[in-house]
Amino acid sequence: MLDVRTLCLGVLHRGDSTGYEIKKMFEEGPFGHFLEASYGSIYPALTRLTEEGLLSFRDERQKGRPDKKVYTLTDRGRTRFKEALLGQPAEDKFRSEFLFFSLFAELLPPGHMARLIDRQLALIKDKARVIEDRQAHAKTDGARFVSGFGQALYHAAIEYLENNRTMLEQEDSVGQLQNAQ
Amino acid sequence: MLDVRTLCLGVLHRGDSTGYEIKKMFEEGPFGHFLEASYGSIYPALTRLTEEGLLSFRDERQKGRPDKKVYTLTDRGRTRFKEALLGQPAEDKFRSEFLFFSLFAELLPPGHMARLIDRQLALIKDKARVIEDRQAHAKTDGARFVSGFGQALYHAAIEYLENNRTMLEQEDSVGQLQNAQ
DNA sequence: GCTTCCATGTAATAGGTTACATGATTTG
DNA sequence: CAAATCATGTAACCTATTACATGGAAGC
Repeated sequence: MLDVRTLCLGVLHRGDSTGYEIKKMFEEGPFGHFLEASYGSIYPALTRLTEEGLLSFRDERQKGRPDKKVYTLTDRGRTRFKEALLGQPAEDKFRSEFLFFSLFAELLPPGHMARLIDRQLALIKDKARVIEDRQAHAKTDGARFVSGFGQALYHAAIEYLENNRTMLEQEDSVGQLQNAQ
Repeated sequence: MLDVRTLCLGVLHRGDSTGYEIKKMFEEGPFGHFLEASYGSIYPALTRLTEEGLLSFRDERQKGRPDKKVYTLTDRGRTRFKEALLGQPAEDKFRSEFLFFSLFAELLPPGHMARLIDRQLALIKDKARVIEDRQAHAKTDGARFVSGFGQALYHAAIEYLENNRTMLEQEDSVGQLQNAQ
């Protein structure tokens, strides 16, 4: 339901920004880990929103850096965004190829599943660290709520993986013994 | 990385199935809640996999029900699937418009956020119930691990929402007082 | 010297979703 | 009587990802 254009309106509601910075917000910023958007979708979105009169922009020159276009919400853009917030959010979607692989753990060569779990844990712990940083800087209750939610889920995932990984690893005890040397 | 065709190979690795049943497995079955596929992608995938010699099928007539095509993995299909499992799973993706709305809770009309949270809780509790059923019937360690993981995350989400919802609701105390009557 | 960061943008492609078409039967 | 279930399939559409193009500066 929320397309990239609406997401951009939301980002810009929190303050002026460039296309490049918007992308960063979906990677590590306040929108990180629960939404995504690529440059290939953000830049065209900003252009079209400007054509529709929902955004305006100013060019900013920088020393030693490329020029940037700083976008601002217009009054109409602000109104449009609030209208979008009156609709219902789409259901959450979670896609995990890791869990798919887990279902077929017994088909994998010895030790492979253990490596996948190690990688999975590393990825999640990394995200958990980023989000902890974010929570420290959160300015609004909304931002605190969202990063707190992320933390709660990540910690639950880490705990589960660490406590239950043997369920998937026991089949390849050979590989494990080798690793233990 | 895993396209619908590979997912179908995986489903059929656990036993013969029809396109219709495969879709159900992504809704409530063992693949539910962490992968998705629509009829519009499953049926063409099965056709193409058959053309490639990775699947075969038999027609089954039923009384009072439409005929169905029951697909089976061929040896080559089985091999191909195991090869696919040697690659790396893509990173997990989580998309939540609910969290996006939460970030802008203070822009919503009084009581609206409370309703969104109620709905969110209802949705998650529903999924948690489905998954508990599934765990009871899980035959393999992989299946138990996956449904256990789902349960752990859902319970963490429910707990967090119930314990922290006031962070988002306190702004519209008027709406809350009205609801309390 | 190589890689990464900053910064914007386009074009081709691929992939899947949505909607449509059909129809008998069971359930509410 | 209406709606949901079972069952397969097609076609139009859309959206977004990927890769490409460009280029200076700073860090390793």
